[in-house]
Amino acid sequence: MTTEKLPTEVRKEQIVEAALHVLSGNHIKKLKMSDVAEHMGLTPSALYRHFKNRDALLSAILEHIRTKLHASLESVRQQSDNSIDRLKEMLVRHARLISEQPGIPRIVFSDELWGQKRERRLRMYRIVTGYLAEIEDIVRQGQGSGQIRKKLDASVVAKMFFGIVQPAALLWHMSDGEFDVKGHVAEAWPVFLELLTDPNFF
Amino acid sequence: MTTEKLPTEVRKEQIVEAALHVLSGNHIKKLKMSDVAEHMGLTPSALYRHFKNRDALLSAILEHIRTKLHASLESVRQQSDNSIDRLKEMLVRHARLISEQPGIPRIVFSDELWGQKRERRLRMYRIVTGYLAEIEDIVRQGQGSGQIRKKLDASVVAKMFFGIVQPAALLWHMSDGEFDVKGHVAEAWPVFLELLTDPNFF
DNA sequence: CACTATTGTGAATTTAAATTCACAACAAGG
DNA sequence: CCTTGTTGTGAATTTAAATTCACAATAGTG
Repeated sequence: MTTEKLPTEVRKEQIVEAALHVLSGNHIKKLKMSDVAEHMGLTPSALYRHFKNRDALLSAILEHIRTKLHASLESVRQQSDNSIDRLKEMLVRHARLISEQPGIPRIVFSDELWGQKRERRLRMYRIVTGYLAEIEDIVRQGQGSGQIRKKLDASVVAKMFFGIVQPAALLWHMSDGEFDVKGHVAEAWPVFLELLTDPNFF
Repeated sequence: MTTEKLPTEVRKEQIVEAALHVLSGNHIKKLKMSDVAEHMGLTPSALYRHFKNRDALLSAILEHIRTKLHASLESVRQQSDNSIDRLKEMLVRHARLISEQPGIPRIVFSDELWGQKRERRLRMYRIVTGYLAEIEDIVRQGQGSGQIRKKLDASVVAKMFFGIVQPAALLWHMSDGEFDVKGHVAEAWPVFLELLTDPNFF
């Protein structure tokens, strides 16, 4: 096997992506250095050239996720300036993520990855609350434009929005992929919309 | 220390409860046989007199949870026959559970405990879907009595109900107990109620 | 009061990973 | 084309738990 030598900057990113790929595998399991290495055609010890230890890798993964989440929100923002459409698009993306490359949601919802070290746990907390704050922004914007009922607490609505995806992810994991995430989201959206939009609007 | 000898039937239950107690501890961590044993004033090897291995213990814990959840629902059913009140009471209980004895929610939401073995994972899936089915029943009943809008899909509503608690549990874990679960539930309930009740009812 | 099956102990043993280390191969700069 | 710092390897080593086992204590039973 031709395992080239590559500079750390490149490898680091490759390793993080390999880790996400491994986590996307069918079964839920502990992220093993050996699995990550194998997926890249490297030996476990090679990973230690780029990350001090498993912890450092996990931290890098969190950072990667934070970036991706943020980028996804940004992309949705540009795709539309209508807050309802934005929320819907985020839902669709989440559903797709869960069933097509579950590495990221699996990490967000899995304490195995961030649970142990307090520092990492709080890091994850910030990532999620940051995400919720952005959703909240979208909701506020919708309230400003009159599309979303003003009487609803934006912060609560944001968490409930999150609460559409999270149970789906959990059930999907538990059912070994049988639970129909996209179906659930498709059904939940109109109900959620019912909540958001004011029936006395016209 | 006087470590009495007790019959297996008793010990088994004690061990499961000790395990839940250990899991209720401040920090998220892997459930260790040694921690469970220590909490009971026993040695790790003693546990193996009652459970074939850690897996068997985990399975017993799941069974314990299933029973508790079911009992809680039953108790709420008897406490009131009004479906709205029942839902609210379940929410309150969940919030209390999370902040006061997080062992159970921690297990439900933590793949560390049920993730590895497919069998256990599916067992957990059945527990959660069973719970959702009971919530769904309550919602249907409310729709029958005209308290809850008939146009809402009961199955979706049940999952959204679950989606009020789940994000709270996650944030609570991540924040090391800082996130205000009861506060969130208190704020989310009226919003959820807004969704459930028909504004054109009168 | 024995007897015996059961429960508990402490000291190994096993297991599964992470991690380290001495050495090899390579890419880049002089 | 050397020299050197960097990346990769495979073989240990370490670590943290689970698990086993030979032996001890005890509770219930005849």
